[in-house]
Amino acid sequence: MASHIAPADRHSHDGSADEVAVRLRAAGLSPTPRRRRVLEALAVQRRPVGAHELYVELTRRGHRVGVSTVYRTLSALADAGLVHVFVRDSETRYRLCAPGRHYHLVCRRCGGVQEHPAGDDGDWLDGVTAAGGFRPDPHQIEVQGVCGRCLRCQGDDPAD
Amino acid sequence: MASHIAPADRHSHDGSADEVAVRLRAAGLSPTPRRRRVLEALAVQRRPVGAHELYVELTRRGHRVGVSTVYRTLSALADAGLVHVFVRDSETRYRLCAPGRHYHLVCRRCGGVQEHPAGDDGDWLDGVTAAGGFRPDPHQIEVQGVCGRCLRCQGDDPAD
DNA sequence: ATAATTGCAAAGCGTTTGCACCCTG
DNA sequence: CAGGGTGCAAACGCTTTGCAATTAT
Repeated sequence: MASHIAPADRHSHDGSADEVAVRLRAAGLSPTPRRRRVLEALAVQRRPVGAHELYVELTRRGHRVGVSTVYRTLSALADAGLVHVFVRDSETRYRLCAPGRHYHLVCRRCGGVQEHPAGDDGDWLDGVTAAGGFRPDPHQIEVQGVCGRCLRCQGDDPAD
Repeated sequence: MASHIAPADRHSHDGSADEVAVRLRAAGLSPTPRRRRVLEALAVQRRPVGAHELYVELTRRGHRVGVSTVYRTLSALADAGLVHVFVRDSETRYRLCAPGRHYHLVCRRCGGVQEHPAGDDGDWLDGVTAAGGFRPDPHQIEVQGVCGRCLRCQGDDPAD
């Protein structure tokens, strides 16, 4: 009830106070107010967001946070593997990651990301990587292309 | 015989004079000497290389090329889809791409890239992407992880 | 009191760009 | 002579970092 986030949580990784603290600790960070806000602001985003973008958003909401704190927090979260990193237009963007092996369908038009669990056809990946002894990271599979929405409407509405 | 490249071509996309010119034209660039050298220097690389890195390499070989030309040429090639773009350590790196749909197994340790043709199990991708109407780009599938070589020897030998 | 956190502003770094010169057609 | 190609150096934008003030333990 104390958090300002998630108008309507649709992800398992919403922004409940506990959850946020737990995640921060998992990244080796003590759950300070600023860091909580950074993570909370990230949690409600459905698309990968840049550090500066997030900083602006927080400022706009009246939260006093420095840019460096945002950068540092996101970096730590990324290093801990708690958020996935995307690069778009020479800007590093972050997105809260669901656990477990899954693919990312990245739309190069709108920048949106769809998560696709790799459960049913996990064998495929094993087959691909078995050959050279390559060991894939669970969350690091990216398929780039154009999402259905962008294919239908040419507009660059960054809704999803 | 006029080219200085490819000590022992192991790729289909080597650096034969014709091939280079054709590729440049395909990118909408007239095959000037500098551009040829850039593309030739790229062709012999097995790992994604940065623009500046390539510039240094060319200079070292005694070729007079400006940084901007290298950047501009690589950009054009990337825009034309003739080279694949990777980002590593906040540096844009380029790699000559084989035609046809294939995956890239990217080693986060050494930065090496393995191409894996997607012929045999192409159905997998169709299944994954059919759901939301997502249309994947043929060359833009990346699986990150650690390659067999790096798993065996912990050393960061950037050989492949 | 000691250690961690934070903000500001400056520095860093890869990349892009304006512009004058050059070469080719 | 016209038009693209090229190099240089300055400008840019994102990110990192040094350092002093602030806060928590």
